[in-house]
Amino acid sequence: MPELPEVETVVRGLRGPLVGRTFTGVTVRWPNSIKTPLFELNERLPGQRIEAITRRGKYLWFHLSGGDSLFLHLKMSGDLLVLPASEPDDPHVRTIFSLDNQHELRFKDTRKFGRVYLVAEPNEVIGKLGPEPLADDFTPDKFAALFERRSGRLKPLLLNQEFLAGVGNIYADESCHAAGLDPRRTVNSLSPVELERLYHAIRQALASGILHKGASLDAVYRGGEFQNHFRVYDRAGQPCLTCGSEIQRVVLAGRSTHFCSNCQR
DNA sequence: CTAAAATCCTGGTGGC
DNA sequence: TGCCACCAGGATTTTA
Repeated sequence: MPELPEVETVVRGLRGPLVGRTFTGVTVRWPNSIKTPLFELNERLPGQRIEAITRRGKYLWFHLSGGDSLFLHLKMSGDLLVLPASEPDDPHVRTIFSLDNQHELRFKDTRKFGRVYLVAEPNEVIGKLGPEPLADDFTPDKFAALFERRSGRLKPLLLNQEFLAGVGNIYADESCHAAGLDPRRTVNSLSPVELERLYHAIRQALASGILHKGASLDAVYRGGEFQNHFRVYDRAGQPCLTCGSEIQRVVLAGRSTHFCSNCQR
């Protein structure tokens, strides 16, 4: 479940080996993952140099010398590896990007949900995303303003990428716990004080995730160890680390949701 | 308009 | 032990 901290960790790991390299070709093994016409990808990508790699929400964003943008979304099980072209193949590699130094960027994705986009206009992919929660200019006031004219329950709203970019199931649950808010709360019932608590909880949870190099689940993210710091996520039936009450699990908007009914109101 | 459900996928899990 | 139905998960699409 790569969310903002996991994607940020991947981006930071790729800059060293990839910035300055030039793509020389693409091999597509699972065409459903490519959201750009294949002929266009094959025609436009080779020859473009990687000038920078950034992140927007849960998307990796490769800024290319020809002015195009290559976006990768890891979805559930995606991972990116930079290896010598001579390294043995892996059956879960769905797309191979060849580089100008006898290496390859391999998009490995067991569950085939990951997606690849090559576009001239970035907003075609990321245009509808909400604000970056860790941006310097993302203030408590701007966060509170996001809730104007919103309705529904808190948890599904936090997962909505058009509301706020990058928060997924793990960090939504952890943020609600840290803020002392029941994820089932109706959002228009949240007070200014509660919104401010939530703002700090989200920023803190994401920053902590990045500090621990993300969470490793499904054996995908090597090195990350934020999973050892979960206080509610995936802990149904276990005692709350704050008060000892049993962590509850419910399904909200089709997503498993974990919380402490004592600490979170 | 909102909300819920179906869709895409596969490896791991739980039941028997 | 072996088999298999079932499930999670992000984002989009469809249905209500």
